[in-house]
Amino acid sequence: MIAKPMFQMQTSIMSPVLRRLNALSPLTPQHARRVEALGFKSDTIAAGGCVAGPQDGLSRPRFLVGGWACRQRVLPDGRRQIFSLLSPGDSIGLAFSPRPLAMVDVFALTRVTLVSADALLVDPIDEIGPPQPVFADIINRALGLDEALLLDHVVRLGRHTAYERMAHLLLELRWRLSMIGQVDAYRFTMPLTQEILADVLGLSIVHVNRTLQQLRRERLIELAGSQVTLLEPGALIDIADYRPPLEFAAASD
Amino acid sequence: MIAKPMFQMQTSIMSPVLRRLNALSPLTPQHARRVEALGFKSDTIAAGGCVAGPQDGLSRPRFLVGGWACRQRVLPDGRRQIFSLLSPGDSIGLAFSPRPLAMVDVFALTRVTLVSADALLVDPIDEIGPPQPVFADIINRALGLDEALLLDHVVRLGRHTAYERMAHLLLELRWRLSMIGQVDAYRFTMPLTQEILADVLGLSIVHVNRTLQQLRRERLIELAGSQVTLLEPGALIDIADYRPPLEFAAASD
DNA sequence: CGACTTCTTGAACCGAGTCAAGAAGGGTGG
DNA sequence: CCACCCTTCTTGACTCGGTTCAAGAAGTCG
Repeated sequence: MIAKPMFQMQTSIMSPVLRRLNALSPLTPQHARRVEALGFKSDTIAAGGCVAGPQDGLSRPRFLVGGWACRQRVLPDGRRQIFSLLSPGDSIGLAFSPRPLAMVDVFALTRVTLVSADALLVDPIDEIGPPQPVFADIINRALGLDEALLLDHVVRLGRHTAYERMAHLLLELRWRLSMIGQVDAYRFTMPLTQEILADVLGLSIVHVNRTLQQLRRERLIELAGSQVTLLEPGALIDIADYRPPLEFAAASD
Repeated sequence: MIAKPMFQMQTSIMSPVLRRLNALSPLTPQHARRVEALGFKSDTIAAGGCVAGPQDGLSRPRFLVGGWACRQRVLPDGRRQIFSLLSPGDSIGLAFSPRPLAMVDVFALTRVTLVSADALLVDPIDEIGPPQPVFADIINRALGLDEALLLDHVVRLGRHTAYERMAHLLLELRWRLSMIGQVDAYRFTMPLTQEILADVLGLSIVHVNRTLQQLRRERLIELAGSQVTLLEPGALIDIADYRPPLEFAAASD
């Protein structure tokens, strides 16, 4: 009920993927139809389930079309580090050659809906023109975006304070969600527990809580359930030295 | 004077690259010759110099054949985070499509020698057979390895203590250097200041020093100048929960 | 042999973690 | 629709890993 109506793009299960890919590189109507077709068959996994493991390798490339997941690694003693948060439009296990990032464990943070991306990787002989290179280009851009986010993540973990990390992450999420039309100005839904945020940011749960309290107290953000509002985006950008991944066009909205 | 003599591989400027690529995927003699040929012309950059910046994009793919460098990002207030340490055999700006990791700033930590990798990316029409796919495969493996190291780096920064981080990094370096034959059992040369280690590990210089002191006091490592000896590799592996990047064959030595 | 960088150490400080316990939410079944 | 349970959030008190500041020692290089 929060998502804005999609402009000139009929509301379909594939909307997030379409919007995402389109932002990476404008899709022709034919290619958009090809993506739409992926939505014909979808899968669902409950929160807490395993979406993909190393055994999947690159054999099951998919798009996340609903819900949130994460790429993660768990240490023997239970400590967990999350590599990336995955929201609708993100790819799972998608790559052209064996890539570690495409092969780590993926864990469902909420109930999650997926579609196979297989059809984008095979050259459809029954269609006119060579769509393969177009999708290859888009997929490469998507992989590049994932990598850019990973580099930001390294800086966040290595050289940012807790306060900066949180501001940076919130800005990153708002940027990513704006790509898929799930942001209303600076308000969006973030169905993540503080434990998840802690495992993303390399902090303890308690400290995540205190950091959020501080941002609220200073009227930089507002939190109501899983609704986040960035009240002072400019201030947050200054705090975190945030810059959206270049090379990737600014999202609409 | 420490490096072991190269087996059945004449000592050339390209040895580190040859050994590295060969470890990723065995090279035929023809392909090895093709790599050797890259060494015909080499470049040198002084310590502290800029090896590559974003402006280079992917236009100047190169191999580091001598000295050490790093991929890094510097924050506006001077804090620095190093993404990867680069030792001989590593690639710089090498990728098939725009990739952030191939486009970050590269900084020379010591005097550095480089060769162009251009010739591996173009299909040589004057040679029999298609060598292009072979190098494409090897380069993809090299990129995969870089990515695996980056994922380890994220875990190190996010969820390891200073002690674990240092142990993990030392094991990683010894593994990488063993690939290029620059390790004698568990002794190798690491020409890095403690400031550099701090910027890799997301710690302060002082704490890097204290962590190294502790490892020495406990007789787990020995440090003499830039010579490192891992006295108790097994103990270090336990401490850091270290596992060499899978998919990538164990190095010799 | 200077001059500079790097290393080392101590002391004080502080950001973040740990422990603990209570409050607030959110589902679920009766 | 409420009662219950379990998860998540919140807060205080204390601890501790890691930082900062500072100053002297040891390398290193021209």
